[in-house]
Amino acid sequence: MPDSFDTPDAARPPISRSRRNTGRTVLSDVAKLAGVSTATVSRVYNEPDKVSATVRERVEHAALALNWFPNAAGRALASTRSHIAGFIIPTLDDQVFASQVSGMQAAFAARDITLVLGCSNYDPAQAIVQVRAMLARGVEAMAIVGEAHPAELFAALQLYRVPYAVTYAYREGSQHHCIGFDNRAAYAEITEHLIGLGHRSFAVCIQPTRDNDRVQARIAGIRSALERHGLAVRPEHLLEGESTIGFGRRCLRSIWQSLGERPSALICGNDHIAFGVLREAEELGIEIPDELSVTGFDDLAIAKEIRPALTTMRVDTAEIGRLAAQHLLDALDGKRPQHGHEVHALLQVRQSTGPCLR
Amino acid sequence: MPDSFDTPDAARPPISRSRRNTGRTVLSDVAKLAGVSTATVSRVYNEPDKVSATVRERVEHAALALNWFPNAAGRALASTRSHIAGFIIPTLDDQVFASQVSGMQAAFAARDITLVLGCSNYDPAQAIVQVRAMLARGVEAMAIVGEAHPAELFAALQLYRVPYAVTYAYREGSQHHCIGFDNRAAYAEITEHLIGLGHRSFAVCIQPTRDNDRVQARIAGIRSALERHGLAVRPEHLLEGESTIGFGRRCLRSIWQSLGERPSALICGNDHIAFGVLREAEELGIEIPDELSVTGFDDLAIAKEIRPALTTMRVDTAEIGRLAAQHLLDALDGKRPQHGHEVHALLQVRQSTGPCLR
DNA sequence: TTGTAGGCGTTATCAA
DNA sequence: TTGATAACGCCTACAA
Repeated sequence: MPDSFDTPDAARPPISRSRRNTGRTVLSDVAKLAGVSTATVSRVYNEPDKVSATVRERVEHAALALNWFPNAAGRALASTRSHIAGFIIPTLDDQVFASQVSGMQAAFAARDITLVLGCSNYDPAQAIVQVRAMLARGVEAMAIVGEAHPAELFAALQLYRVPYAVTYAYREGSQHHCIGFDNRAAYAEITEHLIGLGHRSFAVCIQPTRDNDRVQARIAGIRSALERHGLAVRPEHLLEGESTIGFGRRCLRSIWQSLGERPSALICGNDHIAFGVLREAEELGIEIPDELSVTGFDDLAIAKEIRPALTTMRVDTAEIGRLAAQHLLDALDGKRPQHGHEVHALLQVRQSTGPCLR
Repeated sequence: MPDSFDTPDAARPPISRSRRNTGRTVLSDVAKLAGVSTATVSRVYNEPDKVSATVRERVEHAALALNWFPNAAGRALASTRSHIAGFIIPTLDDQVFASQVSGMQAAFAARDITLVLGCSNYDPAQAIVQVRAMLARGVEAMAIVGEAHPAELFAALQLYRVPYAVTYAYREGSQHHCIGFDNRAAYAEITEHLIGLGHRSFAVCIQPTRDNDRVQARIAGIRSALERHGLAVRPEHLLEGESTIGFGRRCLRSIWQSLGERPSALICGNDHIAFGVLREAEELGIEIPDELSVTGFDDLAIAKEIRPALTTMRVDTAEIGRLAAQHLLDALDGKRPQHGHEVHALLQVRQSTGPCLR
């Protein structure tokens, strides 16, 4: 500064008034040791090509010697890029979601983005809290399982211009970018499979429909397929409950004990429930599939091992996670926004379903 | 400032040279709208008691009106607290680890700490990379599954004074704070159970021992129990492989086909492997447990449902996650460092084990 | 290719 | 109880 008089600042003693000093090694220490400016050190890690080989080497050497690495908070603040993405799932206690996380995390990690997880426990209110927390963390992109969430949630994402994707569910005409499979079509396919075997009387044991678009779509798929053939599920044969073996057992018992016509086919919301049904059938002496055909969903590893082997559907959930990450990375790269990506659920016909012998 | 002359700063035109301006709502906007200083706004969210009720209300109102919430990066930088904890697990594709994450995440969330996950895929090199990434993120605490990691990994944690805990494995005399169960004792107990049933010839089908202290401890537990009774596992009866149904099947086939004495008891590294063994036994016409006793580990939901029901051990993995989080929170609160916390694996004796009929 | 310096959004120190 | 202001660690527009 060319001014001939001291500025007030310069007039003060060189010891600054209050220095917090965290004691950790920072970028400027590396710059000093390497004999370069802080800008150069930064470039070595962010735009390596713009630095000459010799200088780069000197800096890397200094960083190694001081055991320094860039601080993420400082980086995020200065660059307004957090290198964080978020994923909100109902729970980790279901393999179906855990593997989506797994696939997504790997894909993001390859691009140096940290995936932060939020579990909503199937509660819309918790989902909103999680989204807010992620926005506070400055997530650059978000994924969320399913689309049955408060409008407020998606509004917040749009307000802050965070690209997002809905996973696991895929629906034509959805407002959102979906990466998943068509739950409705999948259950319509299961239903058609059974109808094709001659079944006319159906029961359904499925997860709670509340706040769950996937489950609602599945039931809609069953109903639409039945309708096409002039059929329907009787109210007392549509049971909702937790996705456990125990629920499956209770379902079959109550269906078998109730008065009125017994179904010849039972569609389950997933393999766990179906396992329960098969086990209970064994104890009640119900022949599978001759007396009752049973279907699951997810194709867990044991599905093809149990006796009778379970007819079910397989979805590549890890692939869904990977594709969702890719979709979001493309969005971050400013690429054209595809509407989404549909993967397909594959029917695995095994021993638990057979012709209706009525 | 009481100086009578303009400082150089004030002399400059009011338009600063380069203003980046991210366009987002920031704390100072709230301060302006509420008619208070930035310090006061900060206090409202960090030390609410130090702010009068009226002012607090005005600030909260302004924040709501502007839809503002604190930016995590700025917060982390200024406070040198990231509100982030890290957890490194081998993989999410194993329920045993996923539920630890689940329990830990819930416990941390209650204290407003975000849990960041890292998957090592059972690779020590990846584990180190993950730890470095977490240190860069400024994790305040860390957990990691098992203690078979490069010394360098723990050294880094200590160098940066990050409190950490080892989960899933608990070992007397460990250098680290462990929250888990004693793998060695658990498998010794399984072995004693079988010895008590009269078995003298054992086979073991277990996960790869490489870089895996839990598996190594399990084998050590088996050996020590056998030794106490003057017994041992023959090398050709100790098989290592992936934890899948397929591996279990291959194991039994190869053991049954090989020459020499057949074992009367088969100890598996987990329930998946055991399921495979049971299935293959069914196909080979081997009577369980009369011809062969089989044990698993984990007590998956289906373990008690399959026929014969599987003798196995149950560990509350979600509880391990919760306890580990609590341990780390205590450390952050400066509480006395307990050495760790042992939970116990519980033997579930069912139909797949029985007296040796040789 | 390298350096200078201001700013990213918040908290913490000190003074009022 | 409240306000003014200097950090926190890094990035980046601009100048050299």
